[in-house]
Amino acid sequence: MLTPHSGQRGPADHERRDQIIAAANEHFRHYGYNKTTIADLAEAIGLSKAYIYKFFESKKAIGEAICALQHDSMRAVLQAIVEDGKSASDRLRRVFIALARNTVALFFHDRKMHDIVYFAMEEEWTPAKAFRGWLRGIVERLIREGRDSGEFERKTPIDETCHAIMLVLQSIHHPLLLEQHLETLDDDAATLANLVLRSLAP
Amino acid sequence: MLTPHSGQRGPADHERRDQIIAAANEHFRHYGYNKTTIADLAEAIGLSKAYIYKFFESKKAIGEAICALQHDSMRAVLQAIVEDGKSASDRLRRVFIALARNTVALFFHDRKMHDIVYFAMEEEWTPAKAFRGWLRGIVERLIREGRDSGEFERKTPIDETCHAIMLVLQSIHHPLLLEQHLETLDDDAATLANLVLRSLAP
DNA sequence: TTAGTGACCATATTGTCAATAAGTCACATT
DNA sequence: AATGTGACTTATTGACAATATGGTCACTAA
Repeated sequence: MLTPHSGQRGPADHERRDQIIAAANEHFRHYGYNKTTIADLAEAIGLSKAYIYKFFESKKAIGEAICALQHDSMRAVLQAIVEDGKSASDRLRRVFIALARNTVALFFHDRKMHDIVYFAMEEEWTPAKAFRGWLRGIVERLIREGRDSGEFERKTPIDETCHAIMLVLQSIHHPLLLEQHLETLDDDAATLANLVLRSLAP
Repeated sequence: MLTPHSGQRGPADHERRDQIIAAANEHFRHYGYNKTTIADLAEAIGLSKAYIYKFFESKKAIGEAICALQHDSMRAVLQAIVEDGKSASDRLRRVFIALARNTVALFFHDRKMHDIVYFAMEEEWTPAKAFRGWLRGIVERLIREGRDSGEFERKTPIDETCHAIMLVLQSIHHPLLLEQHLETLDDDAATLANLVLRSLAP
């Protein structure tokens, strides 16, 4: 058994998990993924190192959880944009900008998150993959809505359109590419959004 | 003086340069940039290490020369495409494909060139910058010709259009991004070309 | 005067090994 | 039975010595 069954006393499993994640989130942000040790996390929650492994099978798994957390907040931002009832074009454009800003923030502001974001991409961590899948869903939804409302053209197969947009989004979202033009990313995102929107015109 | 003046006897300066470049080209392809030492090159052309520095100020300079060579062959390919008299759309699409194939070739076929290509991008080597500048010129030319012939729309400022296309091209051309989807790059290039062409429709 | 070099220096790279951290497990405590 | 741990093995890291490499210069030979 990886996780202990919850007994009479003591916090439930998920609470322990949450404790660990909270500690990890703090430590990773403060010291970075590499500089944070499992022992640090154990000490932070006042339990032994070994016990951490009852809830997470590896340090990587904790990293993935934090990575997922990161993506969750991004999802919330994008979800809000997608559901605000504006036109599909407008929402798509703002998805571009939001994605760019989020990535910039991760690199500039939260410098210590750099290594975890990097890892996530390089090693194809599942949350990153999942986020891409989710993002594709969002894009597809916007495209469909835009087509339904007559904003967008309908000839191109929807899969191709989505795939193309995801490729373009990658150049905004991808941390590797990003380091090279952080300063202009906001503008670039807008420029790319314009290009995509023109390509969607009926 | 960096380069010796040509005297009565012995090969002229530019021949020595060419010798060095030829040796470097061979060695870099065979062993990679990192594994090739200046001493190796010196031995290959039967001269001393110190003498190399009469023609190139640093190893980096030799790397840049090879990088430039690389770009020259790419330029030739693209130039041929641009001047073949077909429609602007067709040529632009083929520029996308050619760029993708070239980058794939560099990574897959000529595996040892990996590090030099990587360096060129990471450290902003001048030939790479120059190539981007040149490429932008090519793109601008195609856009202008397409606009003149009525193939492309004319409302968007030409600078914005070019910039956007360059950003999209980056995701095909950039080695960092590339490693992750080498297998599908050919298709992706076509998909992106279609998107860009739709965005250019009048 | 010019083609060319050996010997030299400073720095980057690599190898080594002890210290630290990840990850496991039998067992103690409640 | 459930919560929890100390002590252990294996994988990574860090610091430092040894080596290799990039780069310079005074100098020789024709």
